[in-house]
Amino acid sequence: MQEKYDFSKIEDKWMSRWEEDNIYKTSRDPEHKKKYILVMFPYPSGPAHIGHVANYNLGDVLARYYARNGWNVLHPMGWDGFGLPAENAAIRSGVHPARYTWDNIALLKRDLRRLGYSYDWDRELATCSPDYYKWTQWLFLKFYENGLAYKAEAKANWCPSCRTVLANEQVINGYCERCDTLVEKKLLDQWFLKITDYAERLLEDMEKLKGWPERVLVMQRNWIGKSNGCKVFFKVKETGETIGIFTTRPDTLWGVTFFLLAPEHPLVDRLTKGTKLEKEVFDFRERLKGKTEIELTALDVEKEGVFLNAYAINPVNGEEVPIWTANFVLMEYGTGAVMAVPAHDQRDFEFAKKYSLPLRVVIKPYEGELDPETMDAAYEGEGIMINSGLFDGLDSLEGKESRVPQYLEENGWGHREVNYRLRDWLISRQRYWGVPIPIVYCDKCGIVTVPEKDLPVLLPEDVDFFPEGPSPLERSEQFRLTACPSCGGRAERETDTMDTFVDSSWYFIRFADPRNEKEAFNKGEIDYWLPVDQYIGGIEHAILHLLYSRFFTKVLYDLKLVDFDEPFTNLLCQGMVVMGGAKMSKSKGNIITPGEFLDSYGADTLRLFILFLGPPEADKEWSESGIEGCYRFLHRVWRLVYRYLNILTLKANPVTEEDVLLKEMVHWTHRTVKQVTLDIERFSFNTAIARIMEFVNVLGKFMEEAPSLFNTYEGRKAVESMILILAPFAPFICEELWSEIGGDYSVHQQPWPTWDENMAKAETITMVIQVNGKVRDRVEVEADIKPQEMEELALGSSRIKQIIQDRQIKKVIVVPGKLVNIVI
RNA sequence: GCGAGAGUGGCGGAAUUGGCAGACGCGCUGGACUUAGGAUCCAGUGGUGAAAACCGUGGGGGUUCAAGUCCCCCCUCUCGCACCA
Repeated sequence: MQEKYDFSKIEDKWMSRWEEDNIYKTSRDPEHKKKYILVMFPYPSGPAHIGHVANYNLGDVLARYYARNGWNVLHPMGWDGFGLPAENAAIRSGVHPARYTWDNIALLKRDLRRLGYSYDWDRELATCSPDYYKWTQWLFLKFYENGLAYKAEAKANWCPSCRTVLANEQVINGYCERCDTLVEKKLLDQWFLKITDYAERLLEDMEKLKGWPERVLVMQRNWIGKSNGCKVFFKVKETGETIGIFTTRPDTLWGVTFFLLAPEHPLVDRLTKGTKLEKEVFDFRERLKGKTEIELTALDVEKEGVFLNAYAINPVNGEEVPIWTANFVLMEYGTGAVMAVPAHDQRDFEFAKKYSLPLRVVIKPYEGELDPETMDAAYEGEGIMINSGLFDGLDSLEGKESRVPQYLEENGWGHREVNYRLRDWLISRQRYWGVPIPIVYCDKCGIVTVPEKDLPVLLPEDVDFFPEGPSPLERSEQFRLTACPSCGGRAERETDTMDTFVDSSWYFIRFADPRNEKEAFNKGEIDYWLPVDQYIGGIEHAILHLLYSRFFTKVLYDLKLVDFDEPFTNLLCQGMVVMGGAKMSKSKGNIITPGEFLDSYGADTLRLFILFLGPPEADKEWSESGIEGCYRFLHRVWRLVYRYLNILTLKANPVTEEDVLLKEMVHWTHRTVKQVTLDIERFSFNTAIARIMEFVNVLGKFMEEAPSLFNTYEGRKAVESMILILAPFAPFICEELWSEIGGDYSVHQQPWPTWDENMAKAETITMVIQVNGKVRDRVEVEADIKPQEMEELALGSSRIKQIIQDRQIKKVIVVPGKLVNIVI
């Protein structure tokens, strides 16, 4: 064995050996329990960055650990290949998005291979390859056939400079992420997926997600935004029409003193057209138009509005209240119209104050009185209903939840309703580098789906990437013009592509059967492998990807294509690697890539170091200063095994089983195996590594003091165990050391070591003696010492006697195996 | 404003259930070996103090024999949502 640890030689050697032998290949084995470990696949934007390493380390340690514990592990890797950056690169530098993407995939894959991750590369997939997106299109058709995909006009985020619709996440504070242009709202014909049909189930089924972090569930719950309330119909005095509002506080209906419409509400036009108010309303709207999304929705924006010279009739008391239009009423939520109860709603209160509109108190707090003249804020709490006709004296909670809704229903004035904030998912993108939507428009037949046999609708290679004008697909006649699949006549293809989140909403299923050319996935394969047992990824996907994937899974479940209705049983959201507290970004130029560290320290050191930075869920401040420590540790490990092999060649003194040091070494071995195992189980990888470091330090001391210890079966076990438990963290060096000590190839296929609970327990413990809760003495005692003896020992200690002297002992508390506290 | 999480040495972080605060690592100090050290090894390293001892987990109260951990109040930071009727 070489004396010095030469990581580059070792890592090169085993990387190719493992790949030749395909040791991480997995296949379905119904006799065998499975674990599906998945880390969110990356968008290939270039070489790996340190965040990738932090992420994929976690999955790799778990995959290796479970495989060693007898599980049949699926641990795949692929590429989220479609997306804007590739197309932007094409516009900027003329490189074709396909070329850009595949080049980046190669760079990223090279890094992941060097890091030694245990992927079954035979399952590699890329969402931008036709054999994948063919099935994305097929799924779109399934959605369409089942009424879950539809086309509608909608206001979308439109960047006038990029001439494309942007996803919400591509709009930063109202400006285009790419060119910093103010994003407009533009009415466009768009494709939607009907996620709102699943709002209730997406919400309810969160109960099943016991293995998800609470904060992700909270974010999803917020996003879905369910409100229970009532729809109430008001009559417009001037036109006689009925207009519904949504409220969560029907118990405050008697406190309505005015009525509000969103500025773009169509009724605003009908009420003001041709009147002298028309100009005022027009100006009002124009003023709002010039503002960004942020300026419009910030909480501190002053409320303003225009009185429309019209009245709404409150059904419960027949009162006529003025109708206003107001900047804070949203057209998108509810009906775009609201009743205003200034005494019990802070927004209405502020509006009323500004325009001197009346307040009427209808909820009397349980304690105290409300005076409309002196109130400086709305009272939004519960209380006793007053000024509310036959409901006077009723508890507002009861009024809100049962009595008033019932009353409205009986009189036909309204009914209970549930509202969600969740909107349907707009998936159209006027972009080239995405999945073509498999739809054809025929003058005669209308919207026609591309038949399954004609899938995939291929992206044409030869297109123009001018940054202006229609999208490349729209410009490509060769793509656009086609024959109607139904009548054979002239027709045009849909030229929008799908949001890339569609691609990633089902990739975890495809991994179970990635080479299937006949179907999206084989039922037998997915029945065995899915759902994903442990999903790992960044918190930034808490809503988007994770909600979309849940939605897709539920749709597939309803279509009887899969038997599970939640895709990810357990979720681990790892923190970001940050610099100066902020996310690393290309624009700041502070992206750390593993490349340089791989060159100077090797993959094992880097893997170890990043795991050692802290717990997975916490954000980690990047600093290189500790990496030397991990590098030194691996050198120590190497030297330990080197010395071990040398000891074996010496004629050593015999060691007897009674040898205290031998016993201690055995104890350390079992104890370390136990601690490391439990730490991995609870994802506490930093402490697992710390335990192994400690163990290596202890073994080094033993080797110094009593080398002959290692010429025993127990000595062998100690060294073996160390290598076996370090292997998931530092796979290369462990494979090398394992082979040096004559272990069977591969160390990564060796069973995980077990421990004996008795051996893991210490033989002796340090008993702490406290006086009045302060540590005054420590005694080394047998671990199984009786409480009685502990007490005697404590009281007998000369140091303790000195402290107590002749003072009265009030109480003695004995915590078995730990401490004695003497109260005086 | 609402919701979630966090605050521990010079630094990253330990401390399954209330039971020795600071494991492990970085950094630092001293020493050994060296032509040399950015290699390696040994010792030390929360603060004050000569020592005994005292003080120490954001701040203030409390419960308890015993509190980083439990309860109450407050402060700071991070993240998410944010005029959703």
